[in-house]
Amino acid sequence: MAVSEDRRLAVLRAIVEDYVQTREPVGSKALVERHSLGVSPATIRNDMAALEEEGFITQPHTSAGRVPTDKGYRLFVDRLSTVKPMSSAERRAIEALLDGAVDLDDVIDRTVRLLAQLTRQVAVVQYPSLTRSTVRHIELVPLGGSRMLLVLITNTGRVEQRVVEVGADPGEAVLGELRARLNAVTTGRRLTDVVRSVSFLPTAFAPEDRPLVRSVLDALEDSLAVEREERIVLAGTANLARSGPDFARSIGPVLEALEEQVILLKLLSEMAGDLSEVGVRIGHETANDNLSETAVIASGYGSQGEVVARLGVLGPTRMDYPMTMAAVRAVARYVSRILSM
Amino acid sequence: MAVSEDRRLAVLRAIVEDYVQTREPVGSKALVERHSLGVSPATIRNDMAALEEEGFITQPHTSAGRVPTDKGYRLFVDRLSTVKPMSSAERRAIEALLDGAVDLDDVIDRTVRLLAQLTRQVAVVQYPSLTRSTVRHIELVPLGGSRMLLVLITNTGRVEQRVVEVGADPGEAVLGELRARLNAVTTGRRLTDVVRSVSFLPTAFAPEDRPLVRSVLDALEDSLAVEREERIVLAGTANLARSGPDFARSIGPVLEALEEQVILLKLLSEMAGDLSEVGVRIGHETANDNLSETAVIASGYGSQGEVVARLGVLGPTRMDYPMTMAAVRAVARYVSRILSM
DNA sequence: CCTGGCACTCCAGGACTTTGAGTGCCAGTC
DNA sequence: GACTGGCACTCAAAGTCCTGGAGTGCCAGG
Repeated sequence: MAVSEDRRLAVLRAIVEDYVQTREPVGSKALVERHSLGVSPATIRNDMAALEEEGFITQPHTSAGRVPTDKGYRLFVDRLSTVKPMSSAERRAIEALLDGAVDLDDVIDRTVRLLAQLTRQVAVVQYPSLTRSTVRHIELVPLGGSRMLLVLITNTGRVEQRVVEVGADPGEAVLGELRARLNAVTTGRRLTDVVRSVSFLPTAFAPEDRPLVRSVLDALEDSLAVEREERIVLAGTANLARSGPDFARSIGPVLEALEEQVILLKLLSEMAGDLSEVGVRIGHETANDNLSETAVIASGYGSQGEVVARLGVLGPTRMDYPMTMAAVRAVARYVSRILSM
Repeated sequence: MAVSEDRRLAVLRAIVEDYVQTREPVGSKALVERHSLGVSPATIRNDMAALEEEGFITQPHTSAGRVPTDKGYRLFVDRLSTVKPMSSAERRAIEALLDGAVDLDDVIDRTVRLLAQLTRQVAVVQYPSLTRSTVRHIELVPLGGSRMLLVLITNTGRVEQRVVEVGADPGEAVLGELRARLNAVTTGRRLTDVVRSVSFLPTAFAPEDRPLVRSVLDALEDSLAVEREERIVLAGTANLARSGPDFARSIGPVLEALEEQVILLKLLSEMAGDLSEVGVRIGHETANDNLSETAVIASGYGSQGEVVARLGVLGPTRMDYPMTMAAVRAVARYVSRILSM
């Protein structure tokens, strides 16, 4: 019983692997020829019938081979696939490419291209969102007159700035103290927590300085609230067209899904929770009709152990999961490492 | 003679219009039925034979209707098409959508979506490049100690900043003078001219202040030299899939071309010279194998009469040129108007 | 210069057949 | 009980053949 159960899983694995490689429904005869299962086609047929009964595989037409269902891929991913480690050449390529980046934009740009190239799929990278990053430094500089400039630098290298209108020219003494206190309570904190951390600040100042402090805090709060619509960057869309004729009619829908950035962002954030934990959504699991033939593989990435955004890959459900998952994980890790420097 | 020449052109125009609408080769009979040319099919056939001889149309197979060639479309665009004015509803839609934008990023983002929606093609918008913009304002603020911040704001709303390391804490007096002089000679100038305009500045200062001035100018020059790789933004790629089955095999190549941003930028800058002058490249004219079935329509846009970047549209050579050209022109004008405010 | 007529071409699409991979099932064997 | 060989059956894909019809080029006559 246990033995035949094991073999059934082996058969499923073999079907997935063959189908991914050949892109054609796989039959019992071809299966025993390509894999050294020690049994005859007839036996395999019984197993296949059982697998079909359980919903892991299906036949396109009555007398064709079997094709994995979404449920079949799911089982494959969860229990049957062994993670393909990246070759050391690949590791070096990743390192070399990403180390050359000069700033955040460049890192993101290189990352998305790299991911598309490694996986030969469509790659998507979410920009580190402001709300999830932490404060690296706040600078406060007088612009002369009654204006000053508030500069906010995040741990991901993003810079936000804002001009603050204050009643009168503040003295350098007060400004220096405010700057010091601001940095003391905010450095290293998540942007979402900053508002709370600074709420008590005015009480530390003399009453006549409080309007100034409040103006600055308002500006700070404002610049955090922008919630810079979370951007995503794509690469490798041309890979869709290389996925073969059977995927051709899915290209349109996928392109549409890719333009709906909001939906894509939602999907990514649902599925990619932890750092370097790779999430997979297969076909209908994406809960998106446009992606019913598509699998999404994603991971969070970040800085200093905090997830600040996600990256991932989209492709036909018939894809090389072990390879793709390994690539996504490796890239997420390298990007995280770079952002943590 | 002149009469028959005129009719031939009318025939070409009719062929283009019919083919764009029906997507099927158009024959002599259908032509006389749909358009009120006052002659018989046989006469049209003679004209068509002449047009084919001259290379404006071609037949897919011996006994099929005629299809315009790239050369045929070219003639149509240059001499036969009357620009379709935008409906006032469309104008209002454009205005309403673009007026809601809050900053440069938002303008670009809305523009590219709008263009894709209006034309039902792939839209591409180039970010205003630094080198073509002009200086709106330069701000110079001490960061305390021996550091200061240089902030450059362009007419397109782009902000560049840089920290400058100067030998010692400069006095506010010198700083103020430098700031005033900098703005006096740079405001309104193209960034490319700035370096030249400020070259004589050090001589206006006392010898002991010149190192400071030079440091600032170096930083300024540096921040201009970045030549921020010229970015482009896309929208409406899903429209490629809606272009019909005859265009299906071109989708892959077009997506590839779209990923080669460098090539795309080169193409755009070659073809879209003047403000609100719409340029058209048809099929092989793009000098790109990936775009041999594709037409590109583009225009420059800018601020205060200066072209700072381009925008445009890509689609099948069989596209509605008058409508598309009108849309591109209208959008380019509105964006220019907004940037000029 | 235009037109009607005519012979010709050849693609598109339908009907039909063949082929072969693949299945399910059953009776027999270890 | 698990596996196997054999066998009849199914059905999509590919090939063949045929016909209809849209379209052409050309020519002789107005």
